Amino acid sequence: MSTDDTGRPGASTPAAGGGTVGIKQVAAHAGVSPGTVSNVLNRPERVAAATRARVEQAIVELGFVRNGSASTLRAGHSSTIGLMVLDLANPFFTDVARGVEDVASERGYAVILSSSGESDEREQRNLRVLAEQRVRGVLLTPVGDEGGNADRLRDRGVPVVLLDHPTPRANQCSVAVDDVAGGELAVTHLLDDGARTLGFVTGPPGLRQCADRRRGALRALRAACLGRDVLREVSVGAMNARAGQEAARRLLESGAPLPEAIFCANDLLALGVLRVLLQAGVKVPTDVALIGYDDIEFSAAAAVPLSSVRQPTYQLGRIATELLLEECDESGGHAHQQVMFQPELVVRESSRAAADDRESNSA
Amino acid sequence: MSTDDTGRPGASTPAAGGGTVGIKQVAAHAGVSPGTVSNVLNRPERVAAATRARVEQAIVELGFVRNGSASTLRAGHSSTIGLMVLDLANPFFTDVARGVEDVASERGYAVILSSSGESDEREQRNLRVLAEQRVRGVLLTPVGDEGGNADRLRDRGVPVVLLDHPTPRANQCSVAVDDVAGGELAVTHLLDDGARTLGFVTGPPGLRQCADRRRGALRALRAACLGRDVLREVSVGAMNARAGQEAARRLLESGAPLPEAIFCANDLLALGVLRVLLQAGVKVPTDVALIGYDDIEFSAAAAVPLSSVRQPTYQLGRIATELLLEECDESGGHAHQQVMFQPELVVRESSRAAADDRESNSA
DNA sequence: CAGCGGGGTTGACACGTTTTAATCCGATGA
DNA sequence: TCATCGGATTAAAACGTGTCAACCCCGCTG
Repeated sequence: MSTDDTGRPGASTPAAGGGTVGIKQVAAHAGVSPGTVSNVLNRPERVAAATRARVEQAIVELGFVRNGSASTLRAGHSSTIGLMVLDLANPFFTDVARGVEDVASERGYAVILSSSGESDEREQRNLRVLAEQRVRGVLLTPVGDEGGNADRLRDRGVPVVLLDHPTPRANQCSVAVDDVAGGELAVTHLLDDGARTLGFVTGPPGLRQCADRRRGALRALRAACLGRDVLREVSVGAMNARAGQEAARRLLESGAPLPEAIFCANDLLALGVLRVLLQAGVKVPTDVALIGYDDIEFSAAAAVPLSSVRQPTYQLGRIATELLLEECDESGGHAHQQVMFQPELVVRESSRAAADDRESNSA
Repeated sequence: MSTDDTGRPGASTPAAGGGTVGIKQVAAHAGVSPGTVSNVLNRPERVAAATRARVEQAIVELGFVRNGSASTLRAGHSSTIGLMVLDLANPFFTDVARGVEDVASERGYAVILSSSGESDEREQRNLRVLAEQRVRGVLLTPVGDEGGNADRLRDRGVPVVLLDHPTPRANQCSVAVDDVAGGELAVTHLLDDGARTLGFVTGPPGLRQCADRRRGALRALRAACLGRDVLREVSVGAMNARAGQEAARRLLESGAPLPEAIFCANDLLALGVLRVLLQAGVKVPTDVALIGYDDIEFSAAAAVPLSSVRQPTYQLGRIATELLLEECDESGGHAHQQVMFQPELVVRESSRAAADDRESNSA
């Protein structure tokens, strides 16, 4: 090992096994009081340059690392925020997470990333862990629509910003994308392309994302003077590719003819559907047109490039985090905001009728 | 403030805004001493059933949530482990993370998920945060090969298990997949299919994964009595699809003829390469065969289903976590282990020569 | 009946940091 | 020369929990 010692030869053990090195040890080493060390760490401007230099040197010499627990205990809250998403394996949420991490680390906060797996019970359990950790605030994509878990946290004095979840309530911040508009966009596009019978593949109907996109789809039908009976719905238990495969199998095995176009509540679902359709020899988009939602990176590279509805994913994470930190940092004057983005249609091959030139995007 | 007293009826504010409810308030409410409440929380068997019931009731009535910082401070370590991966947007790592989370939550540990983005500096900064949080242990996929960051942590008494990174050193645990074998598998397959000129698209050469897979590729060449000059290497700065696209563009624009087969260090890279090749009118696998690495879910659904090298991803996370927790929990007797899995070739259309029947997998 | 043992409970201290009020010291102005 | 002032530093008191030795009570044994 590299015996890297300070000035004295062979004397000081550099932060190794022995007694933990805390603020006290640093203070002793630098010949000041613990309070001064604390000041160097937290309000460097209050301590004379010479003293500060001495303390800083002691810190590196001893390899001191501040004890976050003590800090948190004393302050009543940590400099950590929690991020709870529905599904970490969904690129949509990892993109959001990137936005969150970027802003948080710019502002000196750490992020505890957590996933509810679309289970209310896991959401509750993981939120409890966050509460125990005394996180400064929480970004939450709730699985249920009631918001009970969020309320409980807020009652405990933990700021919560709803992520990818709009709210009419004025007493909380939320950042979301208009999923009703998105669903309408998707289905209107399918209808414009000439589809007369439709399928809707969706996850748990309890998920707000699913419910809203469905409402949008229905609204598009109404606008086209079609009954909701032209929409065949298949609901599966999750929103991943495996579930999408199951949905497609169900459609195929039902005996009924396939709809002319299928709207999936999610790109992951759509990818799963696409795969099973192709394996079954169904041509996309000739036999069945297909559109997903989220426009994850892989959609453009799919067997048949997938049409989708794009959301400002990264921005979603950034804005939400900025709102949360604003609510945390500013002592009094914080006005709750409900931010709503608009989604954007991305047409690719999977839903492009033979003679259709007015697609909006091809990059 | 809410004068929240114990037995009086209608007086108790249920954990709302006012004074934080701690172990003391619970004790008062239940008519016991704080020590007993602590015992109920940590060694329930030591407290009489009746008392325990009373305390537990008080806990729910007051909505008590244990203060993790105080707990950690007192105990010297938290019940949290850190997981640091190279890239959260890579499905390979989210799969690993799932394995980690599953084991950790089974054992009552929480996971702080963190990503270095393949940057040594971010790795160091984030590890420091973990150290401040006094995590019980760390699962680390190091970006550099030196292991200096890991050593520093271990010197501070934090157990570290290397994840997706083998080590010859006997003083630490590691869990990995044999990437040299994997690289050899991939390139041998390409050669068997008749390719005589090869391309290798790789990320930063400093990444062990890249270096090892490259070594495997070279070994396969040697075994086939070919010089390393038949291997054209393209190295890009990251291991995602965008970087893959850049690599493909570089290959196309170089003027030189394309290699007959391309091995990508990563499925994400491969998907990027595939996309650009197809856009340029290059037929896969007819003109160029392609194989990736990791066998992420999307590879099977790609425009041309992607051959790949499969790793036991979820298991990787599980085993690593079990080793880490064993090292944390057991006081003395823990024998360090270096676990090495073997990868598996998955042949799909992207590398299937016209008349080739002995593919190993098609599900 | 005294002594004993043991399960159940208590009280008090320690963990490492932040913060507040108090102290110290050198310099400035009268 | 002395009082004053202000910046730099310090001592001490929290924060909420875990632990450990001490203590109490009760039933049992001799």
